[in-house]
Amino acid sequence: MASIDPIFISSSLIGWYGQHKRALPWRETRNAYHIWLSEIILQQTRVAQGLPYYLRFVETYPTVQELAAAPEDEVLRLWQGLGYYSRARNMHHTARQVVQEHDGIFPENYAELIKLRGVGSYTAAAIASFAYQEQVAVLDGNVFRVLARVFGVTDDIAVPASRKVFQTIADSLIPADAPDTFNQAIMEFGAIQCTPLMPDCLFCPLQQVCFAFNHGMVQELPVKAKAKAARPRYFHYIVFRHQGLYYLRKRLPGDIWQGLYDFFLYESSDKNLPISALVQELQQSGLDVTEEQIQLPRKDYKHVLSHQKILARFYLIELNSRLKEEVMQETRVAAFNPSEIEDLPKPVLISSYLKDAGILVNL
DNA sequence: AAGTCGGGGAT
DNA sequence: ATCCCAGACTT
Repeated sequence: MASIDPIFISSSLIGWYGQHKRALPWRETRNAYHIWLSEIILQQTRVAQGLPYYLRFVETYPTVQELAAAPEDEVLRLWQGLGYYSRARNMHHTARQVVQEHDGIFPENYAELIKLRGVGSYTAAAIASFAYQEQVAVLDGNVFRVLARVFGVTDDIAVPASRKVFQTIADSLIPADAPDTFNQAIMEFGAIQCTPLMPDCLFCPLQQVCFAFNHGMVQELPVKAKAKAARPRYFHYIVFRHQGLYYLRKRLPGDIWQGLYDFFLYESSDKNLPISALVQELQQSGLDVTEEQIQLPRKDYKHVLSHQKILARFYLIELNSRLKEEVMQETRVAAFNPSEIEDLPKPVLISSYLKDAGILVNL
């Protein structure tokens, strides 16, 4: 398996990279803060999706001190739409830690970088190699795929134990004189040439040595266990409105969208919930609501996440008076005008509703 | 080792 | 529909 000359592989990838690499802003800097920012943003995120966020974050927070000084809601708002919001919270935490405990200087090697919250093995290797030219091989989805195909590795890449097989190969390939370029090259190669579907084997510089190509196994590699089906959830959002104010609440730990804002929520185990049953549930929550007050939803919203598919309905309730303080405490909602709502970090589902309902003009 | 955490783009 | 993306963290 490891009978292929590692120099041929690495030099081929680096040569290919010189010809095909995209011009990306985080490749033009050795600023560890900017490189760290880009790597957090790009976790499980395509370059095309992450790029505008990177530009926004660098512009809004040019230094780690400015990110550290920002309120969490503001950071989450800037992150809105990128998903996996723990990345933003961890990033914010790490910015504050770097400022307070490291005098604003990022750690300069893999062993120290990986101690930072939100920085795992991939990100530590990426920063260490890109910012400091440390010889540590990155392992991401692209690298798994390239190595599985070229070396014919059949271990399931979804299983954590398979990692060491790939790490051993990657470590054998990364050259001491260009660890950063090699890491960039193999990831870019996976993203552009050795793609999941329809890789461009015809013009591949590794065609002659590629196990998958020579054994007709390009479609079979890498091996990856299928994800289990997403579980359905049924959300019934109650949108209380009174004199142009809307009642929203910040989501708590233990579920999706922690730290983001949505409305009072009743979740049912069944897809369909009669309006009478919904009213009963609301009354049990201490909300003095009648069926007549409720404006029925105009449409259903389907919102698909990796492990959940959410069916959401939004019921607007025009209140005759403000929600009582006691009820607000109990339901943890607070009143906001549209301008304030615009500035709150919200799940895409909520933003979609706010736009459809004409509550927010912007997205 | 398995489960959880988003959203979007390509096919 | 299905796959997967410059993964990390918790249980």
